[in-house]
Amino acid sequence: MEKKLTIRDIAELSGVAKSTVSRYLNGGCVREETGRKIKKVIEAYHYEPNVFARLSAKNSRIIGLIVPGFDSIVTPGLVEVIVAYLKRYDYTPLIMHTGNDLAEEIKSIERLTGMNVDGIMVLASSVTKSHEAAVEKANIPVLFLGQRYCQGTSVINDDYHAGLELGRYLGAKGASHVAGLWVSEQDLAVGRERKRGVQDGLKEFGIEEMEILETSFFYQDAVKTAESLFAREVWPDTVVCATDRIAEGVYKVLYQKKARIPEDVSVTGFGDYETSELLRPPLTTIRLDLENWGEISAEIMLQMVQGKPVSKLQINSFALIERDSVAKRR
Amino acid sequence: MEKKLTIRDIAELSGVAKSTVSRYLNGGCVREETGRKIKKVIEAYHYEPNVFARLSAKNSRIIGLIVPGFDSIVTPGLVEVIVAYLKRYDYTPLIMHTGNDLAEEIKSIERLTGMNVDGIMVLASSVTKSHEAAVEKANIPVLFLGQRYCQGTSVINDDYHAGLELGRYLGAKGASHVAGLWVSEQDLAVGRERKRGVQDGLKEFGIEEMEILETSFFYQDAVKTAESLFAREVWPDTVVCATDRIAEGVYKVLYQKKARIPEDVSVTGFGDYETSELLRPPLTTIRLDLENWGEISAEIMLQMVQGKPVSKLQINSFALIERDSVAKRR
DNA sequence: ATTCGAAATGGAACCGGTTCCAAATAAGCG
DNA sequence: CGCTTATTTGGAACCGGTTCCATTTCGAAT
Repeated sequence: MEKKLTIRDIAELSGVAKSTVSRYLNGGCVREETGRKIKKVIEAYHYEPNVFARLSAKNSRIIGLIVPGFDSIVTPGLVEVIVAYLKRYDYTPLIMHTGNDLAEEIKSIERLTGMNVDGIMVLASSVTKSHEAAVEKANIPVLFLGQRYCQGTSVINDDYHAGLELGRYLGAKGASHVAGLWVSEQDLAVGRERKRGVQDGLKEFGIEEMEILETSFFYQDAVKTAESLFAREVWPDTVVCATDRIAEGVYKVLYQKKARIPEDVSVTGFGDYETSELLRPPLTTIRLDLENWGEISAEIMLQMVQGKPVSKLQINSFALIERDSVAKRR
Repeated sequence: MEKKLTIRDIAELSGVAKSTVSRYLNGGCVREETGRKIKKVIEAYHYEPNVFARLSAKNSRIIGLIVPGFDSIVTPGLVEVIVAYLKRYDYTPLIMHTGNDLAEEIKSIERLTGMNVDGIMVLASSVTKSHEAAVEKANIPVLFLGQRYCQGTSVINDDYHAGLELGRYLGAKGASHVAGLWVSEQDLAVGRERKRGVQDGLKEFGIEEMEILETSFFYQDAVKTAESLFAREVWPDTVVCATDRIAEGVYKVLYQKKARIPEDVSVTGFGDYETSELLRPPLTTIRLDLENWGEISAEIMLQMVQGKPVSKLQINSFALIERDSVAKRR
């Protein structure tokens, strides 16, 4: 029932000025004895400073984290890692959710800059000119995850080469009629680079054409797209999916059609969700090292915040995980 | 590059006092003409007020949302729904992440109360006395999700009856040697009520004993626990899992052992993840209506914030989803 | 035109912190 | 022990908003 304590209360209770308490909290000059006194009061009363009242502070020790949504496995996993890292270094993460809406993404950047957070990490779905403008205005370090940001710093997956490896693998397996369930090209990393990699890999084996069906990151959309694909007379022998989630949609439809994977159709994913090995047959996919990705990103963010120099582009590693969803053909 | 605009700038640019701008923004008394003038300036300069500077405001239109982690499917899904709802009513959700740590949970409550958010929603893993103390001190509406909070308001799943229905179902199917992979009793809703329901349901069919193996919400832990279970000589004929995620762990181990589900072992889950129908065989489980749960919760939260009366306890509905992971025995 | 109450406005104080600066205290040194 | 310098400290101003209250303006009624 007692009112929330403010720094003034603590100051009075320990018989010093509030500036002294503030200094104590932020590691400034305070005599050891004074510090002890303040510490005792703070602990006795469980005082917690109001993080958002640091209006005029140089640094708030808050890092904004803008995410599209929590519907995939990648986002929550990555957030998990990043949050843990930031906390370890005593930064408070502030998660903003855009619901896969580009305009919201921009707005979130603006909003966060207005809150004088120390830095912003954007798990962007694409990097538009509005993004760049918002970042310009922001005047604080902004780190893009997953999408390359030429004007600044980003930590991305090596989507092109991952795609390339997958394309080559499929080519070597003798795929011939390949369809891709993909997301919009607006998403440069996943929608474009990843796809281009696959196409180039296939080309090396003489497969010039990969039919693309556009879908979204959502499971239900993937199911619908897959349904339309397999409603046709002739089926592809291989379906490449932009993400594991989309591959799950394909699995569902193929189960319904009583088609056999991979005998009738080979399927591949991207991401290696925890459950992808549980699919029957286990899904062949590209593993993105979330742990590594998150750690690197958070580390770079903190370095940027502390004004240290960082390399403009960090690339997260990947690995092809071969399971049983692709058949040797011909 | 231009500096961030403040309310003072807007006031000067439109030739009024900043109190007037503030009033305009918050729907107070302003002449139509004045309003138009201010509006023009705000739009011309893309002014966005600093949400966190409302230190002395009655209400910040911010709702704190405390979640344990994003590793399950339930949490991200629920957050998704809640966030969408809150935004629709022009509230800003502030997501705090506790990493399944009870102490962090308390701290988050305290921290959020210090930020004068309008209300807090806690997706709690349990309700301890520390929680109650923190809520007491908070002095703002706090809504618990998933765990019953006797001193206040909560929206929970009907874990007992859901468990009961599942237990009866298994009893009717002729289960006899039942093992449960469960989470700690600290979690009253899942760890206790849900389990008790299953046990009571089984008892109606004369099955007095259900062996419990304690595990956690994490996939990897579930795998380990399942491994230890199936390393034994004699196997249960039915494994009941506290969540679908845990069931996935069981599937993995049974796949490795080349055991047949449900012929050798029946398996059930709880939650009905999107992918649960993709498991082979598709998982029989209890569906929790996330959509409904989230909507109800957000709605109640807003009503609490607006000082309207709400019923202390709301119960989310469930449904038994019968698929193919349980065999008829005897 | 005058009066009066309601609506609109500006100014000042405040929210809970941080930071700057000057004053007070402690420490170092000859 | 006195003087200089470095370290601590308190006080005031500030951050970007909101709110209270007194004052001005408006509009309608007399």
